[in-house]
Amino acid sequence: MSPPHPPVEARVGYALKRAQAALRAAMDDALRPLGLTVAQYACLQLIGERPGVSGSELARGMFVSRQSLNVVLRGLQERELVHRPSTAPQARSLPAELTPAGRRLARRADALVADIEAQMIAVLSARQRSQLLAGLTACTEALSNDAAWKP
Amino acid sequence: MSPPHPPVEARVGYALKRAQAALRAAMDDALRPLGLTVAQYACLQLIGERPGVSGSELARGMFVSRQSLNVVLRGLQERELVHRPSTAPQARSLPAELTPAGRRLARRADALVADIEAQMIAVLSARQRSQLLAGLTACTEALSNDAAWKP
DNA sequence: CAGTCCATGTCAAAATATTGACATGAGTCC
DNA sequence: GGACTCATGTCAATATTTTGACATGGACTG
Repeated sequence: MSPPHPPVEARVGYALKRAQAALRAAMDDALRPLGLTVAQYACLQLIGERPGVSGSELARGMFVSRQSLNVVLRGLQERELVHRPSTAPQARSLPAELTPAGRRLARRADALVADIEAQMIAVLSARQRSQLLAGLTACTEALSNDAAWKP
Repeated sequence: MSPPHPPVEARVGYALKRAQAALRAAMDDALRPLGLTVAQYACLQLIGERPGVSGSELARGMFVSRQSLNVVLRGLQERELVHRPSTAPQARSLPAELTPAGRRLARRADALVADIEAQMIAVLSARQRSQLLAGLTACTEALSNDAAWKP
C-alpha cells in the first residue's frame, strides 16, 4: 500500500494551521480591549507601512477579497481611523491614509501584537527564528504558481 | 522611540499567515475536482484517523466552532460519505464514522494533499523539515494558555 | 439523594467572507 | 483614433462562520 498515512499531528500543513490558529486567537484576545479585530489591525498596519495603498493592494496583502476588505475599510473610515478620498486622484484607485487617531491606535495595537509574537518565538534561538522565517518563506514560494517550468 | 516597526514582511506572524494562505489556496484548487472543500477534506481525514470522534472533538481538531463544523458534517452525511447515529449510544456525543465511499474519497483526496505538502517542502532538507515542524510546534505551545504562572 | 459543574448537540441571529457581475479609467497594439 | 486587455471599486446574492442561548446526559460533591 502507498503510505500517504502519517497522522495529521506529524504533518507540516497541520502544524501550520495550528500555529496560525493559535496566533490568531491570541491576537484576537489582545486586540479586543482596543475594539479592533485582527483584520482591522492588519489593515491599519499595512496602511501605516505603505501610505496611499489601494484597496486591492490591501486585499492582496491580507489574503482576502477586495469586497470583504472594503467592509473592513468602511468601518475604519467611520471611526475616523482611516481616510480615503471620495474621488480618485489620478486613476481608479483610492489611496488610503491613516488619520492621526489611526496612527496612534495602530501604534498601540502593534505594541500588543509585537509582544505576542515575541512570546511566540521566545523559546527559539536567534538562529532558529531566522530559519523558521526562511522555512515559511520557502514554503510560500514553493506553492506560489510560478509553476510551469518550461521545456 | 520604541521600535516595534519591522515591516510585516520580516515578521514571523505574517510569514505564518502567508504560508497558510498559500497552502489553503493550493489545497482548494486540488480538491475542487473532487467536489471537496478544505474543511470537508479535513473532516474526512480526522474521522478516518480517529473513527468514532464526536463533533466537538472534530471542531477542536479543525479550529472552528461546533456549529460551523456541524454544517460541514451535515453535507458529508447527505453525500453518504460520513455516518452518524441519530441517537447517542452511550453519552450525549454522536460518534462519526466514514462510509466505504467516504473512505475511498478520503484516500484520493489525501493523495492530492500529500502531493501538495511534498511540493511545499521540496526545497528543504530532511533536517530543515523537522526543524520547521519543531519550530511551528514550539510556537503553538508558547501561545497555548498554560499561561498563568503562579506566585 | 439534591446540587453543581461540565461537555455535547442544536437552534436562531448576526457578523464575516466569497462569488459573480458590472462600469470605469489606463495602458497597449494595430 | 479604435479595439483590446487589465486593474480597480462597487453592488447584489450567496456561503460560511461565529456568537449567544438552551436542553440534556454524565460526573463529581456535599
